[in-house]
This record gives sequence, structure tokens and C-alpha cells, in this order.
Amino acid sequence: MSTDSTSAPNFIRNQISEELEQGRLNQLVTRFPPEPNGFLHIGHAKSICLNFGLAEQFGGRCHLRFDDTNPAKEEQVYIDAIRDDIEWLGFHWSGDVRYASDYFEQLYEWACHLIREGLAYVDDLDAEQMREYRGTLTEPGRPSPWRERSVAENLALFEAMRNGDFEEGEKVLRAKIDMASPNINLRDPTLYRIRHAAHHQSGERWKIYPAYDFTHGQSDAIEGITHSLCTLEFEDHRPLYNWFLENLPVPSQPRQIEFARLNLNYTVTSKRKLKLLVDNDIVDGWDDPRMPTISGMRRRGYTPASVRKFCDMVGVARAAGVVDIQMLYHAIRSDLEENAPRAMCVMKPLKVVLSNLEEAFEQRFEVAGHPAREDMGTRSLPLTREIWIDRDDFMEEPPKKFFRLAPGQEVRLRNAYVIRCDEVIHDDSGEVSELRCSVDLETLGRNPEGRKVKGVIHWVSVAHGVPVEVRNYDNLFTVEAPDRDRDGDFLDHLNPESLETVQAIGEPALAEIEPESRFQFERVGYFCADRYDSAPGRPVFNRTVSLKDGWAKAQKKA
RNA sequence: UGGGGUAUAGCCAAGUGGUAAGGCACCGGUUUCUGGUACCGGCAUUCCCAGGUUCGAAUCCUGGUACCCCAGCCA
Repeated sequence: MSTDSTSAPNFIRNQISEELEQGRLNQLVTRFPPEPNGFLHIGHAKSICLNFGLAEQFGGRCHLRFDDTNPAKEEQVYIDAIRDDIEWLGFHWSGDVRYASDYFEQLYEWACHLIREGLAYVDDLDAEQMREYRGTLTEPGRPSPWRERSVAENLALFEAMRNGDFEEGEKVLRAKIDMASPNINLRDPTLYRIRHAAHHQSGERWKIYPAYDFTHGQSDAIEGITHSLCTLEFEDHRPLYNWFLENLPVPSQPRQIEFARLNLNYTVTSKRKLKLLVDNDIVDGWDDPRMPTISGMRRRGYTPASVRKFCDMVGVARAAGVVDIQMLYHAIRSDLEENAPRAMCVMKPLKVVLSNLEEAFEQRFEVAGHPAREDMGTRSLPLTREIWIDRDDFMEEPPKKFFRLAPGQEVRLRNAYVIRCDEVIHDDSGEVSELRCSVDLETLGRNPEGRKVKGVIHWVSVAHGVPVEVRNYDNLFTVEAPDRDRDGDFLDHLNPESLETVQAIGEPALAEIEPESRFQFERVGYFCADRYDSAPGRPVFNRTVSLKDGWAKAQKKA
């Protein structure tokens, strides 16, 4: 697919290119700053595409920086998964992976600087008391009784905090800004809290950890980030972000710009909720193919290009909306339509005996790997007297305009002959168990004379078909906005049919395929060999997305 | 009159004073050995509402309305 990511204009790109043109900016430097407390999801993909895409496009740099200021929630496994996800998407960060924890010493010094300037103090209030003193949205807060400690005392106390002389929660360092500010973030926000926890990067070195607000902007400044792009909920934090930049001797002045986070219908994009799905074994891990995580989408069969194209289609703006999941489906379908080789695979096998062929009949067809891509070569397809077709392609009492198989009706076997259904055989329970059909040997590569055969169905030789496990995935939720249930739980809307496993029968070429190979199973959908469970000789496919089904749609309307 | 934001089609989204891009979805049609794809055509006399300025307004002004975010020692 030749979609260059982030090609569409948006307000951030416009701003940057203007700054570049006017010479107010030399080189663009962005950053992607995940907290390693979960897996990346499709919402993060939007941010990754924005940050890395912008840097790529304007010849700038993009840093990967882990915002690792909360050891209690973070783990190395997440760091590894996040790096993999970004690389899989096809982006490259500038320089080494960075960590906010790399700057802990500098941050500590800057905290001392604030104390010396009379702009920070150690507070003994506990969390509950602090909340009371903070006031409410409509009422101003009151100053803490500890707000006017001397610089010397604050310095000593803060050092003692660092040394581990206090228990967790006993003291915090706060900025001294304005307890009456209408912006709650400015009511003396917490800068440091005590945590006697081991940190995945800094180990046991620290007993105190800086809060997000005191870390992010300064880290940006240290790295020379020019544009710090984040989501809308941080808008209220921008005055604080700037306050630190103004009151600290930082080496550069980054600028924070906010954009709307991505919401997708029929799914949830909240690390907390995703973690809940994982922890309660509702899904099979963070990379379950039903998860909107990047690794889940990878396992499901999405391509990096399709994810990038999707992000590009969605755009970047400041209006919070919900994107239709059909857009995602479109992105992957259009990629795979062009790039996935074709194969035939029968999902619900129904035996068909081609009665006018001899027992030992066998003919092989050299068939295109892709109808429009000669570079994909050909594959060999054997036809024998007994074949499997899909049960959905036969109806004993068909409605009008049913172009598939029915008693007395003709249909083309894809890549082979036209056949006519002569006889329907039922089992004891009355279920259709077998079809007897006759082959018109004059119809290979040409249409029969005097009649129009509109239907084409897929099939597999009984003698040569290979058993294939197919996992048909569907939306994890049955409602558009599972998040937004005011008096229920999002778990109430789980789709009980989000996974259906079937034992299918595929054409011979599917026997020896590598994990993560993608195919279009003709007339059915796009499938990807599971990266963990599939192996040559034992294929397991995940349905990435179905093909559009005009027949089903027409039936629904009728 | 707590603060900060956002309103353009069913959904996403361009557009920043010159007469409503594009994509998804949807609806027709053509082609087709995938009821897929591709192709052609349709889909906002109007931009949250009401006034005003102007030759001219989605864009400027005034006044409303709706929705989103904020009271972690999370990010």
C-alpha cells in the first residue's frame, strides 16, 4: 500500500510548517511518552503516527521516552511490549530509548531550586486533609498550615524525604502557587511523594518520586522537545506546564499542544478497562486478537500500513468524537485486497460427489495467487470426484436470486468447472448430508452455451484438503458505546460470540504456511496465521475481517 | 458568570470574508469465474440556535444552547 502516513493536513501540522517557514523553528523535535503500565492501544497508535509522522515529514526527530514516575504500576514487560509495538508499526525513535527516570537527579535539584525561591514547600497534610483544603470546583481552597515553612526547613525536610526518613504518605513536596486559583491544577500541586518501592529502572535509589506535572515539561525541556503533543485532558495542565518552564532554569522552552484522543465505537480504549479484561481472563491476554491493543491487532492480522492508514484517515483535531469501526475495517480490507494472496477454505463443509467423474479422476489447475498481481505467482489446485463446499452455498429451497447451488441449479466451482446439482441426500435426521452433482466438462475457462451461470463458489478436494483451525473474531462488545453505560458496567455488553472456532478445510497450499502469513479466503474474508499457535503443518488462522457481504445485506433488507 | 474546551451530513474531517474538500457508511448503476474488487453516479441551498456587521458570513460581532474535561500523594 502506498499510503504515506500523516499526509492529511491538521492544525498541528499547519502550525509547525508555518513556524518552519517563518524561521521560528529550526528543527522539529517531538516525543512519544508512554507510561509502561499497560499495552499500547489504537489510541496510542494515533499519537505515535502523529509524533513520529510529523518528525519524519519535517525532517525532525522523535524521541521515545517512558514516563516512568510511578514504580507501583509500571513493569519491564510493558516497556518491552511498547518498544515492539512501535517498531512493528514501522517507526524509529531518535537516539536511545529515554526514561523520565534518567532525569530524577536533575528534577530533584530543580525541586530544591523551587524551594530556595520560596516556590515549593513540604506539606505534612495527609491525602484526605489535602483534599479538604483544596476546595471544590466552585469554592477556593485554603492554604495548608505548613505552607509558610522556612526555606531551610523545607530543604532539610525534602532531603530527609529523599533519604527515606519518612513513611509513605507522611509528607509531600508541593508547589506554592495559588490555593484560590479557578484552575484546580494550580492549587499547590504535589511535586513529590514518598514511595518506598523498587523502580524498574532506578532500582532502590529513590524513596521519593516526582509527579507527572513536575516531570513531563522539564523532561521535554531537557531533551529539547519543541512540540509536546498530548491529549485534551491535559489542557488544564498547560498553565502548570508553563509555570515550571518559567520558574526553573531549563535549557529550552517546549510548547504543549493538545488534540482529541481517539475513540472507537464497539470497543473500549482505556488502559484501565483493557487491564480489567485481561486480569479477569475475559480475553486471552493483552494481545488477544479481539483487543484494540496494537499487539492484539497485530495478532488479529492487521498490517502496520493499515493501522497507519487508519490513523491518517481519522485525522487530528480538537473535537472529541467517536470514530466508526468500519473505518478501521476499511483500512485493513483495502490493504489486504491488494496485498494478500488468495486461497480457498471451506468453513462449514458439505460433501459434494461429482457423479459423472470417475473414482480416480484428478485434475490439477494452475491458479493465480492473486487476480491482479502476477508477481504473486500461481498455486496448484487439485480437483477430484469428491469435494467440499460450504453449507452456506447450498439451499434446498432457495429464495429468488440465490445464485449458488440448489436442486437443479448450476454454479461455477471457482477456477474450475460449472456443476449442476442433481440430487440431495439427507441423513437420518433429515439434515442435508451430501450432494450429487454433474460436471459440465465444456466449461473450463469459458461460459456454458445458451445459459448464464451467475454463481461462483469455493471448494476443496476431499482427498487433498487440509484441516485448518479457524478463529472467527467479532467485536468484543455488542453496543456502540460500552463505556458510556450510565447505570451499568461496560462488561454487561460483552459479545458472547466474539470468538467462534471452527474446524475448516483448506486447499493444499495452506498446509505449510508460516505464522503471520495473510490470505484472503475467497468469498469469506481475510485471515492471518496466528503468530503463536500456527506452525507449518498445523495451520491456525485468525479472521482479521470478513469480506463485505452484499448478499447478506440484501437479505436483511428483504 | 468555578475554570478549561468543542460544535460543519449517520461517523471522522477540510475550510479562517468570495459562495460547503476528502474519507467511512449509505443508495443507485456498470464490469466481474470472489454476491468481493474496480469503475460511474447520488448523498449538507447550508455549517448548534437567534440576532447583527458586510455587496457578500461556516468564517467577523453580540447573546444563547448543547456536549466534553478538571476537585490522585495516577499519567
